[in-house]
Amino acid sequence: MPELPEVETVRRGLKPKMEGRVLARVAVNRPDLRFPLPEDLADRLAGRRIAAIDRRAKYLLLRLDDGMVLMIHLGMSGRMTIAAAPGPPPGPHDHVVFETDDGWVVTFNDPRRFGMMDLVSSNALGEHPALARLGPEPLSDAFDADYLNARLAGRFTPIKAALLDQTLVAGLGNIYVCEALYHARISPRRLAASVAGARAVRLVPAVKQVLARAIEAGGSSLRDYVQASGELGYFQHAWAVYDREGRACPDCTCAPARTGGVRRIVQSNRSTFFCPTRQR
DNA sequence: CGGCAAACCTGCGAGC
DNA sequence: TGCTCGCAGGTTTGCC
Repeated sequence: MPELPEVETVRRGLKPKMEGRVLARVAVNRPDLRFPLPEDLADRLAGRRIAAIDRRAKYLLLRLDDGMVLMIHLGMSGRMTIAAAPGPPPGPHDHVVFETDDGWVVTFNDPRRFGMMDLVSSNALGEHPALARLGPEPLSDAFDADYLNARLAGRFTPIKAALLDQTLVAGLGNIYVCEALYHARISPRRLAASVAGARAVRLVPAVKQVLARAIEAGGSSLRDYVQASGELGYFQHAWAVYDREGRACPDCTCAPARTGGVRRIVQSNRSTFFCPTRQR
């Protein structure tokens, strides 16, 4: 489920266990993720202290004490789990296992292997192909109505597709785009250019609120930062429209039996959920 | 250039 | 029960 809020929740879960700690050992069980892992990754990480754990869009950034940064993307199915050493025996999709000097085992598990890791120099981080073209963080002040208006102007693609464009705004995925458009009462089919103006003014806070609430929900589910499962970043969340085809949207006063409720359509080969009554 | 479909890989639930 | 099909939260590539 990793979109921006999930990655941020993972970051917050890893932080107290990994930040400031030394990686006592690292095991690479499967080097062929979306891209091949860097050569000798385990050796290059072992003995390094983690100075800080940051996030950019959907990328985790583990800043090391030798000036390198370990970039981690969770892809579609990537997860991080925490357990006390020695930890469980590695399962079939536990591709990389990190162990800290104070006895925590952090496991990167990714069945579909769409995830990636790369090790790059801190001063070249911004030029990394995965990061170089990213748009602003949606929760930053740089993402405002003026910016959005300028970027949507003249674009003849549905607003749904525009918001999934990571060069426009970085970190939104399929779920939160659906949810943000719902809260802003904008049809996902509306052309981006026609969102400029009053709709863009509504859309910016809708995006920020949807993300902020999801992060809050993730944080509250991680009260002690290690759940029974040890799994980070996954939490119960009640979507307004996502995966709710045919059901009443939470704010709709009309009967779903008559309107059909939340509708599912396919845009750019991906499911979009929306309420045709509220979203125009 | 812009926009869309397909590809990458595996697991899961629905339906037969 | 067991099989096949469709679908899944991301990103890149290539085609029109």
